[in-house]
Amino acid sequence: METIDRTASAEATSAHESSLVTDRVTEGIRALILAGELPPGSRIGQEELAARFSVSRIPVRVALGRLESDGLVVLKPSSGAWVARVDLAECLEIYMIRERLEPLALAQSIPNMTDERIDLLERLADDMAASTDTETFLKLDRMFHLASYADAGMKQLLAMIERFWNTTQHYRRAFTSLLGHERNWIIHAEHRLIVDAIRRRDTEGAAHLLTEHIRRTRCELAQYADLFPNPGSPRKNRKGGLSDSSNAR
Amino acid sequence: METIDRTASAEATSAHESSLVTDRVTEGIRALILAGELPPGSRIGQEELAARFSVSRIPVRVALGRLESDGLVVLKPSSGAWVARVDLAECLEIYMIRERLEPLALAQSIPNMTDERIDLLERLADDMAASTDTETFLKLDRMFHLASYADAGMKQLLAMIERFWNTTQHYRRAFTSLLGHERNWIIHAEHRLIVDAIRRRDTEGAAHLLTEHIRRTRCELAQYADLFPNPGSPRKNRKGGLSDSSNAR
DNA sequence: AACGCATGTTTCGTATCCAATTTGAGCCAA
DNA sequence: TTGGCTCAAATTGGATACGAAACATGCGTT
Repeated sequence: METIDRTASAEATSAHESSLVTDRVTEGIRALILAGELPPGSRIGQEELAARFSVSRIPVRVALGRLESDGLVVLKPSSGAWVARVDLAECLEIYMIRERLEPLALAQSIPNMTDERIDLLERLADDMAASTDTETFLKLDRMFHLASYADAGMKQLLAMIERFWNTTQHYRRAFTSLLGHERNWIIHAEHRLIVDAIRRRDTEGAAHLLTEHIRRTRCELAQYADLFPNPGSPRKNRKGGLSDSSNAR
Repeated sequence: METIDRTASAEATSAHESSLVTDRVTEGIRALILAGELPPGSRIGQEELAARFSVSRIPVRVALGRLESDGLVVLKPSSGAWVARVDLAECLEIYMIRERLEPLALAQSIPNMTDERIDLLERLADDMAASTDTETFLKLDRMFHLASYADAGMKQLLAMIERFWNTTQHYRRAFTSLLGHERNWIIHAEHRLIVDAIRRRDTEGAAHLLTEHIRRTRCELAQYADLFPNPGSPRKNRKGGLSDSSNAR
């Protein structure tokens, strides 16, 4: 079985006990954000979180600092913390980065894959095609791709890729429910082609297919630009720069 | 002008006043590590750091947590913090990642470059060729590359690239002083070729040259593997256990 | 020599207090 | 009404003190 990571299915299994309060809080907040329970742009107060997890403010502060490094939270000094609001330009930037990184991870992974791993990938792709629920679809999509990189043995690379999947989670959710399972046949076709190339151990072919898969998604995402919630509001950095105001929920 | 981000030039300018004690401490520790003052593998105690910066332990704890996310320190629960010891495999992994990312940054940057920017790059390359001091060489090399990406307008990408330059700083230093300025003509030749391609606005050419530049360095690095300080002492992870994967905690 | 236990040190978390900054409301003036 | 100003409330950032848990070490016994 071997689940992918402890940060992977944050809500599924509750097997991530680090015995460190800070880690528990960090993963808890991360799960809340990824699940959409704390929507982007919403303010998150330290005391509120501390009360929710029944801890003091210190582990919350540490957790928020860590999540800021992960790009999920934005801190403004002496003011508060907000769930990061990723604008479309940033999202497209991330897709361009993924376009370079994930084919590398896949190419490095394929030579190390067992046949069982490939069977798992095929099963995940089929389940995804059969899924009707948006959340299930998102989860399976994520599992499919991350599982296809798991044998690369490149820890740093995998961590980065997972980070990108996290920060663009909201976009994928909005996009998926927007297109409403009608254009999913494209994704399914691409996934099946990738699995087929992997089974043939056609490393370059699989990498190219993956590149196009990500690239197509990016272009499609850019096309629906105006449909996305992009109310000005430039996301702010710690340094503040010129204050903007208007955060709110 | 236009610093890249808060993680930008930790040692170059001493203009990192965030009025936040945590930020000051974070950048201070980062500078100490990058300068080699705190060597990899050395233990760093909270109280010692707190005393050195004349602050309490709280900002130190937050700073260490942040630097851990940046991959510069390693925390072991209830035990302490160590300066991250990057083994050769990780270093090579990073070079493979850079091989994908930095050509993208360069390609995106070239169309936005002013002629003045290109002049600056040429000047940096020349200064580097004329440099005799290792530290100066390292600094100019870093400035050259980062300046060539600065016009890409991709904040996240730049932050990642800079992070990689930080975590492999020790290797570059060791490698540079090891080869002792005798093989530097290769680097200089590559840099001049890159600048020339940029001036011709030959985006693809420049990107390819950069790819090879990084790739050659990686191969050379791998060749000198046994020469590097890799004294057993496996760097330990928080969870300690096997199979951690991702998140580089 | 190997094992187990006791001790000391450091971190991690809590609780409380205080300073600094932001922010929002209210008020006044043009 | 709109713009700008002052002031007060709320929240964060940090310090200090204290307790508990975990790790590391050394000693003594078998």
